[in-house]
Amino acid sequence: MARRTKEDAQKTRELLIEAAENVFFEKGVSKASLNDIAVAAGVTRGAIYWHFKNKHDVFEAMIERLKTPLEMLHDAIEHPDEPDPLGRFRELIIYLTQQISRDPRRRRVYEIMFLKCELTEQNEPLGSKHRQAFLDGTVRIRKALESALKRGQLPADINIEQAIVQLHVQLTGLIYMWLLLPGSFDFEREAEHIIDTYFYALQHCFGADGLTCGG
Amino acid sequence: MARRTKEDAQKTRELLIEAAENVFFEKGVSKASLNDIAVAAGVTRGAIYWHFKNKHDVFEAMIERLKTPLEMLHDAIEHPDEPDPLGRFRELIIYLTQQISRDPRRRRVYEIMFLKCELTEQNEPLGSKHRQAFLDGTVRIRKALESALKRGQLPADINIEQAIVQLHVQLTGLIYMWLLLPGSFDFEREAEHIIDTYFYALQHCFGADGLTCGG
DNA sequence: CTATACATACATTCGTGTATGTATGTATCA
DNA sequence: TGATACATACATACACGAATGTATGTATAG
Repeated sequence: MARRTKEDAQKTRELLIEAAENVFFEKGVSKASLNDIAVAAGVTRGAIYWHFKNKHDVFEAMIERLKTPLEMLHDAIEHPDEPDPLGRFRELIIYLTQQISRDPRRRRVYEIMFLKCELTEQNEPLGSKHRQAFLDGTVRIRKALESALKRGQLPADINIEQAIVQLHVQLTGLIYMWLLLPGSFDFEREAEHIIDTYFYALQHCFGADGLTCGG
Repeated sequence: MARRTKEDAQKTRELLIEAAENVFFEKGVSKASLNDIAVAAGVTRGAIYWHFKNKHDVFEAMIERLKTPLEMLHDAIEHPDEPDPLGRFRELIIYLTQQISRDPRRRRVYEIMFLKCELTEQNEPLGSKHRQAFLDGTVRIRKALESALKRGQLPADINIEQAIVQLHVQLTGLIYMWLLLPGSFDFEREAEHIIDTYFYALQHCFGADGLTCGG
C-alpha cells in the first residue's frame, strides 16, 4: 500500500481536501487534528505531510479549490459594449447567491470561513485572505456601479461609496444569517427581494448627502 | 498570596474575565489556554479553576457580563401608549450601533463572537447562544414593526416577515463588515444611512408579494 | 535502481484536570 | 479579648492524553 500512479496521488490529495472540509465543518478548524483528517480520508498523517506542509496549508488548498470563475462575468459587466451592466450585475449577484445555496461544497466552505474558523493576528495570513476577498468584492461592486453610471442607468448625483457599502453589507449579512440560521428564511427568495429593493433605492434614494427623497 | 477579602476575590474574578477578553481577542478562543489567561491576569490557573469550571465557563461569564439593559427600551416601544414606536425603534438601533462602536469592551466581545470563535456542534452550547441571540433579535424587530403597524406608521399591506429579515440582515452585515474591515467605512454614519434608507423603503416598497412600487 | 507515495514509529511539547499545599480571613467560643 | 477551627482563595505539583513534526521504513511505478 504505497506509491501508486501519479493520478492516484492526485486523487489522494483531493480526497484529503474533501476530508478536511468535512472535518473542519464538524469540529471547527482549530479542533480538527491532522489525524482526524487523515482517518476521514482513509489514510494516515504521512499522506498529509507528503502533500501539504501543515494544517494551514491544507486550509489554503481548500480555499484555493473554490476560486470562482466569476471573473469572466465581471469582465462582461465592465465591457464598454455591454448595454445593460446593471442588469448583468443583478444576474451575477443572483448567480452568486444561487451558487452558495445550491452547491454543497461551496456552502460548506463558506460556513467554515464564516462560522468555524478564527481570524486572529496569530492566524495570519488566514484573516488577510478573508479580508482581501471582501476588498475584492468592494472593487467589483464599484466597477459594476460605475459601469452602470456611465451607461446612464443610475442617477448622476448618486453617492457611490455609500451605495457600495450598502450592497456589500446586505450581501454579507444575508449570507451570514443564512449560514447561521438556515431554516429561518428562504435564502434565494430573500436575496432577490433584497437586491430588487436595493436597486429600487439606488434609483430613488441615494443623493450625494444621504437620503434625499423622503423620510 | 492566599485568601484575601470577599471584594478582592470578586476583583480577581473580574480581572480574569477582562484578561480572558484580551487573550480571546488576540489568540482566538480555541488557541487561548487557561494559562495564557491566568498570566494575563497576573495569577495562576488555580485562580481560574476556583472561580470557573473551565474555559467554556469563562467564555459564558464574559458574554453574561455584556447582557444589555436594552430590554427597557424595547418595552417602551411595545408599550401601547407609545405614540411613535417607529421613531423609538430608530433611536434604539442608533443607540445599539453607537454602543458597539464606542464601548471598547462591547466591541471586543462582538469581535470575538463574530470573528474569533468557532461555532461547531461539538462546541455547544456556544453556537446555541449565538443563534438564540439572533432569534431574540428577530422577535424584537417583529414586535417593534408590529407596534408601528398598529399605530398606522407603516402601510397596512406590508410584508412583515420580509421586512424583519431585511433589517436583521442589514444590521448583521453592517456589524460583521465593520468588525472585519474597521477602516473601510464610517460605521455610525453608514448605520444611519442604512436605517433611513430601510425605513424609507418600508414606507414605499414592501408590498405583500415583494417589490410593488417600481424597479 | 531510484525517486515516489505513502505508513509507521518516536520524541517532544502543550494543555487540561485534579490533587494537594498553604496562608489568610472569619466565625465561634471561652 | 484572644485562641482555635474552619472555610476561603488561591498557588503548586502531578498525571494524563493529545497533537505535532520528524525520522525512518517500505513497496511500487517508471
